[in-house]
Amino acid sequence: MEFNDYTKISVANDVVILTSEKEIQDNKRTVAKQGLQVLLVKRTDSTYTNTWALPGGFVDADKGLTECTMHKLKEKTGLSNVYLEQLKTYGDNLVRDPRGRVISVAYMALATKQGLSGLEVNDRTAWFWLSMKRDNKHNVVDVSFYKEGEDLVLNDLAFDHKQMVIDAINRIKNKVEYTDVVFSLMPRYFTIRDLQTVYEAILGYQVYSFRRRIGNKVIQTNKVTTGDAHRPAALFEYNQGGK
Amino acid sequence: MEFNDYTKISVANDVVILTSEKEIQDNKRTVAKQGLQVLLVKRTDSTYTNTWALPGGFVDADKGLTECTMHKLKEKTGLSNVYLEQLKTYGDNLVRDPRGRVISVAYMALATKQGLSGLEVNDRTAWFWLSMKRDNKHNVVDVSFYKEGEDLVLNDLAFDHKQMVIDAINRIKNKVEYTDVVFSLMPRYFTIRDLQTVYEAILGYQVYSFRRRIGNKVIQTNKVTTGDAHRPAALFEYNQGGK
DNA sequence: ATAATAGTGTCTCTAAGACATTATGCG
DNA sequence: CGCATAATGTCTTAGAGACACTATTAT
Repeated sequence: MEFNDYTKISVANDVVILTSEKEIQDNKRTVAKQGLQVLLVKRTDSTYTNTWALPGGFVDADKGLTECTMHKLKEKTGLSNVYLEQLKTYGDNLVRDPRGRVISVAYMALATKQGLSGLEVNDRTAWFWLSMKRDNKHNVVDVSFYKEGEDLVLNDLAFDHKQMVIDAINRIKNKVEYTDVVFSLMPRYFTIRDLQTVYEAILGYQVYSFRRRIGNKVIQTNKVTTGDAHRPAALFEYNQGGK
Repeated sequence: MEFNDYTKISVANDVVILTSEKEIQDNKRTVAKQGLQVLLVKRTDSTYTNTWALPGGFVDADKGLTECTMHKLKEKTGLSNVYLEQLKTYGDNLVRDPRGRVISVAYMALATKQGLSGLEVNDRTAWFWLSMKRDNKHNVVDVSFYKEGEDLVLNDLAFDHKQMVIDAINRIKNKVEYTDVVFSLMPRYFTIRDLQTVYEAILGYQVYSFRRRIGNKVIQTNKVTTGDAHRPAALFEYNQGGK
């Protein structure tokens, strides 16, 4: 085949931005659950108007793929120093975009809430909690999205964006046990329990002797939690390079 | 950004086709080493003319990504029933193709030699042995290509195709221990030693008690090898679903 | 017989699974 | 004080690493 305009295709670029946060409970005697959140935007374009979707858009022909994603990420969340990984390219379905043939290169970004202070959250840009359905091997097969304190539940997103979220979670699930990706989702200081809860939210099952597992990948600081109706927990930091 | 021709980019599609084969040694008392081979084609196009490259080409705007890859694979190798997996999309470098901006969606295919009988090997389409350089974690950092009985050694391929091969091997390396991908590279009947050699060629290090490791993922047949200057080895088959 | 690889057995050591126990602040 | 969670300890079991030993064919 020749190099000409006939071979050109519209290329989009979508980002699954994940973070973790404590879900506030009503009283101090109850566990504050911690889980995963994903950033969604309500579409203003003519297709899938007012439908929630992943942040993204068309790839600029003058920018590299990663560069372009970084750019969108900075524009959307204000942060530039995040964990970014290419997920997969979606292009088997010729009509995944009603406007015509579009393939999309999906990325996954892991962010800490503290780094996201510049992000403006409103009625068109918001964090949604993930509720996941898993198979017997703990792989995510379906996901739904909800907001804290609201009845709204999204069972689907625009385009094939739901599948991208599913693929993203399965990707970090497969990496969480032999890499240090979890820490990209944690704030600077965290308790062992916080870390374990996020870890288990990703894996989809309970782990035993968690402290033993993470070994010296964390360093204890001299800070502790206060205000809880029980023994205070020590705050830890990520120990890069630890085993 | 709007949906128009400005957002269109040339999309290519390259396939890393791997297989395994015994490297013939000169006498029967020597080990017949078994390793990985990759299918390369010598380019006829105006760019990188006469340079060895991965089989591929531009994506047809009327075909799905996987469909398009399958099509090329069938056209090139004659087989349709292979393990196929999307690898990664290459598009950070704006000048990776001298003709202009092209992104490439790379796939990896694993084939058995017996299924490849329809493949016509000549001076422009050939199997090359892989010689790999690894880091201390056994990840492949560089690769070179050579043909049996020839002095020719390729230290690079056209475009960024060498990197695709490196990424492909690291991908199956990460999968070989917890999935059954190895068997996609093996012929119908194989000895434990053959399997172990391929397994180790992928991993980059020696494994102990291999028979114990693969457990009942293999079933012993009543066939044995003959003609070797030592005790004959039992031939096994892949036991799909075994643990 | 002997070279050479096939195939099995076994000993050790580490890591995971599953709990039990002790510690400590808050109401 | 007693509730609730933090943090550590311990017992058991499964598997990995390393290697020794036995089996079987060709020359």
